[in-house]
Amino acid sequence: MDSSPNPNPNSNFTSLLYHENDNPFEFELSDYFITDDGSEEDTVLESNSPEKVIDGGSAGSTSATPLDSMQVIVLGNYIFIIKCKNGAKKEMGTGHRVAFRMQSELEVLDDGFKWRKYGKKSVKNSPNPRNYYKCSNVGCHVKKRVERDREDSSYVITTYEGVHNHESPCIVYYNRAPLIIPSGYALQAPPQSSSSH
DNA sequence: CGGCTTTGACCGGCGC
DNA sequence: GCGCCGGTCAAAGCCG
Repeated sequence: MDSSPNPNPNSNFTSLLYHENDNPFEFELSDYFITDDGSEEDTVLESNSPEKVIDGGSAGSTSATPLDSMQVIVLGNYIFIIKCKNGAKKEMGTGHRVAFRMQSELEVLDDGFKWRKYGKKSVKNSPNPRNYYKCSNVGCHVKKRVERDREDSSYVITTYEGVHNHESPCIVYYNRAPLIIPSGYALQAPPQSSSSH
């Protein structure tokens, strides 16, 4: 399979999603849309999932939230910043599910991590199969599911479960670098070191 | 030859 | 209790 370094540049961010969790946690989500020329703009997300919906809160207030309570997922040219309220850092562990729905021709968008496919299932009420992936990193048990939207197969739904216990092969720390992220690079909060020279 | 994908089998949860 | 369905396993095959 050709691991193309560039995700489909024509994919458009559509809507965010949801997380499935029994805990009464409130998540606040924002996204950054990285354009080809590197400029960025904030977008308030709309949640239209029938599942539990995350509070799509105030985008652009990233400075108000401690960096270490964020999780960042990069899908192609899109960077999703998930901010935990309630000091919920510990809850970002295994079991959390975050899904993204994007319009893309590609089945699997490059998010900077290496995945190993371990299953494929046809789902009831959907003409499209669902693919199952595990993170290839030893000791990391993060999983993701990839399937096409059953109502509009031009959309891809990617669901992440768990949090990586390692850094992405490609990382750009977002308080040290401008938000110009090459495709395939992951954005991650910097380690807790207060001394930045 | 090693790593990855494919694919059918198997298993557990859940609803009836 | 039974059957359906989603998720995972693992053997075989493929490809670089």
